[in-house]
Amino acid sequence: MAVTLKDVATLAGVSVKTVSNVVNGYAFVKPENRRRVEEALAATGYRPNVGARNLRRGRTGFLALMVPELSIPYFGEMAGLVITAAQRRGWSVLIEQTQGTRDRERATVDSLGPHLVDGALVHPEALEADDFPDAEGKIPLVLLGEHAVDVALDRVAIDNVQAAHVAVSHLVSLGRRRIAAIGANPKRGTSSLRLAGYRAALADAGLPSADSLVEPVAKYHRAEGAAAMKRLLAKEEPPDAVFCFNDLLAVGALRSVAEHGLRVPDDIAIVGFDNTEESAFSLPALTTISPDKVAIAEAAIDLIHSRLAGTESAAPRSVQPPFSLEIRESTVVS
Amino acid sequence: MAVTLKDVATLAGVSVKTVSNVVNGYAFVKPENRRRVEEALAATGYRPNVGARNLRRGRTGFLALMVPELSIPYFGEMAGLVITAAQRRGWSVLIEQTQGTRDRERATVDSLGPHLVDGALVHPEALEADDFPDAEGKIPLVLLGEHAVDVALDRVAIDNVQAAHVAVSHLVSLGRRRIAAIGANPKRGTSSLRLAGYRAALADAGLPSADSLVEPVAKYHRAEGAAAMKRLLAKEEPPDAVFCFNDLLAVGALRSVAEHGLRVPDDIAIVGFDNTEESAFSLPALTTISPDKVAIAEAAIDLIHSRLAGTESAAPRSVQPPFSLEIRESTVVS
DNA sequence: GGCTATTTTTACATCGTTGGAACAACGTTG
DNA sequence: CAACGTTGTTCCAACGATGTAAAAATAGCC
Repeated sequence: MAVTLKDVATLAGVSVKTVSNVVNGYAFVKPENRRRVEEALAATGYRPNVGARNLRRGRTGFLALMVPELSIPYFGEMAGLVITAAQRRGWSVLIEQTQGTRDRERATVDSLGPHLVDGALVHPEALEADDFPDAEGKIPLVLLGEHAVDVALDRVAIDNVQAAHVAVSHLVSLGRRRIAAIGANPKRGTSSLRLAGYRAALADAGLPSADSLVEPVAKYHRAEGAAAMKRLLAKEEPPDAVFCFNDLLAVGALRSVAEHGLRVPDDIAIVGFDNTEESAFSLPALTTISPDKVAIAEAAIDLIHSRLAGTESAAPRSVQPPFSLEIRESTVVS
Repeated sequence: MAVTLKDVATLAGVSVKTVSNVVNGYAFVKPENRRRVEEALAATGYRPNVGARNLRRGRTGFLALMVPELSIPYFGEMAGLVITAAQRRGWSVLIEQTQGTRDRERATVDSLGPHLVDGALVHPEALEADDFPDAEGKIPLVLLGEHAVDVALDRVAIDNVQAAHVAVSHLVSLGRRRIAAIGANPKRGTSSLRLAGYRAALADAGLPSADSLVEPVAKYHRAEGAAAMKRLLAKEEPPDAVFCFNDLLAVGALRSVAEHGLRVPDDIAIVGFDNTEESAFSLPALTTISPDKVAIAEAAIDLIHSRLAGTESAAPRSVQPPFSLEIRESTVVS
């Protein structure tokens, strides 16, 4: 059986509360007793029962992170950074996967009671505003990622419109004129910001906004990117550049271009989004939007932290970490 | 404040225990009362306090998964599958990252008390046998992945020696004669099984086992694979094939071969290991060993489950899920 | 109706911990 | 030396749930 405070107390010959006081660093404990307790602690290898402690304190020591799929590199990388950032604040992270379906996202957000976790970072894909439970008696939530959900919650995301604008403007500056987009998802709000940035950049460059060059996808997976690229290449006037809404789509696109016998960037330039590690090693390496992922993870954890520490109802805050354009071989010949 | 059993009981006009009985599906509850309780449950939106329940039951409802880094695709994919498998048994998964350092691995394994989690799946990289705490009073541990650690614990891993043998034999069957290996790590036991399989396959083919073609790496990252490949290409007699101990190394190797102006598979054939999603989309797509990841995840969860259900000390079991060789463009021209 | 047998409900203790109040020991002070 | 403020310790209740056992309600039978 596990060692409890009581066992330690018996061994040290003091009360349970005194041991508790030592464990929790309470100042007024006689040195003699402190020493005895510490010896007993060491001898027994005592470890606090987190559940019981939190039952008493009303905290759980856990945070939840909700993502569509961990197997998507961006989420794997983000999860890793979130875990690291949370650890510094003493939190362990619990990961929930939703596959990006609205039902499972709703079920997850719903189930996040204050008993289970102290707070949650949610990366919704299909969630609508009224899927969120009333803030009443709920734990702090932080929204991550691109989303146009109109709900009063803290959020952390780079400026997706601006980032997409930068990406597309880069293609424009290289002289590309028929610039396609892969990743729009008209049914969901998810990709609307990147799409808006894409359109704005075309408009700013005086290029026609050709909806025939906007390819929707069901999921942000490599295979979807490849399929979308195939459709673009089959058109009468194929594009001379493609802005993909994430790196996976771009990797898929690269493959379709190669299979079609064309060259990147000579025939078609490609820009991705996320700067996943993979994108630096693809052949050719991807030019991509690089969000400051460390900053995102830390900002999210900080928001939860201050929400728990601070007053009940401060206004929702929105943090926009920086991003940059990582220029690589898929747009510029090295 | 959160709703407790007491609140529900008051509303339904019965005792706390009766509500508990309804919640837990106890048979002998008068239909009338059951109905009233269920209405009260619905009306209040009651959710059990997991911490309190587990305090009483002596279970936590959590499993830990220890991996080096989530940003490594193999671990991201595995973590996703483990979470899914655990969910079916009612467990939430807590992820700990160690960066593959022995200190952090030891600290993590050490901290996994029975209060925090019911069991743990650990994927060690540098851990030695005596780093494991005595089984005494400990939670069930399951070892995952390649490891030669000699400790009496349940484990789940494909037959790494055999898998490596299959990979290398495939290269032999294509007529390759100077077959290199990237990923050996002499300091750690981690890669010794794959190395053994590689050597055995060479021996079986009657090829000399050339240690000069065995390239060690510090981490299983793309950049390390690229660097190792560069070293191989700089040799007087470069290899005509390379067996990489994971897909990331292989992806890195692909890049170095390309930068060196050689072609895959014409000049150099490459085989990876893990069949990460990325490997199907690299250019060229990687031939790779494909472990049955779903089977690994489920076997691991099942082991924990039966260990908790069963008698205290059954002999450690070892499960070897199947694997296959996925043949793609990096070894065979399509 | 009275008695037993069965079903249903309740009160109580308990899991391991911590907050708060009560209490004991202590050196100071008037 | 009695009263006092400090300091250190203990006792008790509580967090929310469930197991146990006893109490209550109901049914069945002579």
